[in-house]
Amino acid sequence: MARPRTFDEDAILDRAMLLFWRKGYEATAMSDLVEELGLGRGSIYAAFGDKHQLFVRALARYLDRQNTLLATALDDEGPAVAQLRAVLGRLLAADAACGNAGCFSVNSIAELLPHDDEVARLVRRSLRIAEEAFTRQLERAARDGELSASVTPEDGARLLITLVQGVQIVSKVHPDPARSAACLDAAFALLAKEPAPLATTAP
Amino acid sequence: MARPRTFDEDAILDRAMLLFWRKGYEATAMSDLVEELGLGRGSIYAAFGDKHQLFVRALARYLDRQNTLLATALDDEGPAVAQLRAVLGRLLAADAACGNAGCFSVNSIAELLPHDDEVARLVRRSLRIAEEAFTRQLERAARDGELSASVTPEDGARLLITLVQGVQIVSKVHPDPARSAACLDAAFALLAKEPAPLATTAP
DNA sequence: CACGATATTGACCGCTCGTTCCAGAACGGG
DNA sequence: CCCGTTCTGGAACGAGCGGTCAATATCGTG
Repeated sequence: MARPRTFDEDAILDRAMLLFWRKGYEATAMSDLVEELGLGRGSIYAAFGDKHQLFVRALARYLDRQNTLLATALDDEGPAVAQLRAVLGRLLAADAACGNAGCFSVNSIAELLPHDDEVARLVRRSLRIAEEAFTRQLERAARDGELSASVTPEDGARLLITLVQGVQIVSKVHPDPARSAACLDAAFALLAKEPAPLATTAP
Repeated sequence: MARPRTFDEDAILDRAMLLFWRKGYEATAMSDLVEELGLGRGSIYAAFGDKHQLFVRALARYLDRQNTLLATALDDEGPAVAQLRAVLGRLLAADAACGNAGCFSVNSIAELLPHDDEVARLVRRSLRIAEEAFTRQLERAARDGELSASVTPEDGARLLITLVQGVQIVSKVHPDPARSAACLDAAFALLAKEPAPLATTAP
């Protein structure tokens, strides 16, 4: 071969991700990327094709990271509901790190769907994976008697995922971590089976 | 005076709203607006100032309409929780009318916040009004014994509002009205006080 | 060490953007 | 009825867009 790359493709993708995350797809100009990535225009186009492909790869990287967080933090031991609550807190904390920009996935859905099929496939897959993980966790919670009988594990999973998307929106309007946390706490208070007065143990 | 306007400003705002709603702010070009509104560029700029002011006025009109829907549909009589559930269904149905474009407010928050202060003020006000209306409704529900004791009316209101924002996001990924309805149903199932076995009436 | 191959850069391209401006059209008042 | 005023439509503008390309630099290889 010949002259090798002088940049790390993944590191470049991370920086592009941050830019698209903060500004959105349309509002991010190639000149912004050139400046932020420290590469010439030609290098960017040679490595990633065009602006849209670069965006898709950056988004895919973000989604992968999110899914990895969920997959590694949810295991088969310990209190299922509490574990789920903790993982959602970590997810919100990770997204809050990017200065009130919300969630890259939510932003992309709102801006580009339903017109962008590639982004649609990406986020659909990611949502499905998260939903399956949440459902498994809530099934375990149900077996352990931690889940309210008012909802099935699948409905609970979809409810939580939907709520998190909503929290990401509201947190852009009210960037107060306590508010987001309180909202999750309220949901979990309802979702958890209250230690109701059992008829069998009643006097 | 002299030559009068040949167009209805509100009707123009409605059409501009639909365009911004479907395509987003940045992706909507003035040429799109000229074509869709049927006005010359000069007329648009004379009447509304510039693209951003036109967007803000269209968004304000949308938010006013949403708040009016909430205000008129929630009154002081009838089953409070069921009324709230019905109103959210109507809200989702109204937004679904615009062909999978989701909610104009949610889209605008995701695309333009936290950078656009004017839009931020607008949606902050709208969210506050909705939150107050929901809180009042849930306070009535609590008085009538319809609300789960696990949450305060205010927490419940914030939970519902946040959830609706999330539903609007998820519905862009999965444009299935049944899915959105099921998510709301699950939330209301948890929110409503289950007719628990009361200790005082137990054998 | 020299050559082929690839990476890098930034000037450059055509196009579209948001905005301005002006010549003509259409009204109300005197 | 005509004049002053406002509205209208579209041509025109500079800026900035996404994307290209040829010259140059830098490597692995024979």
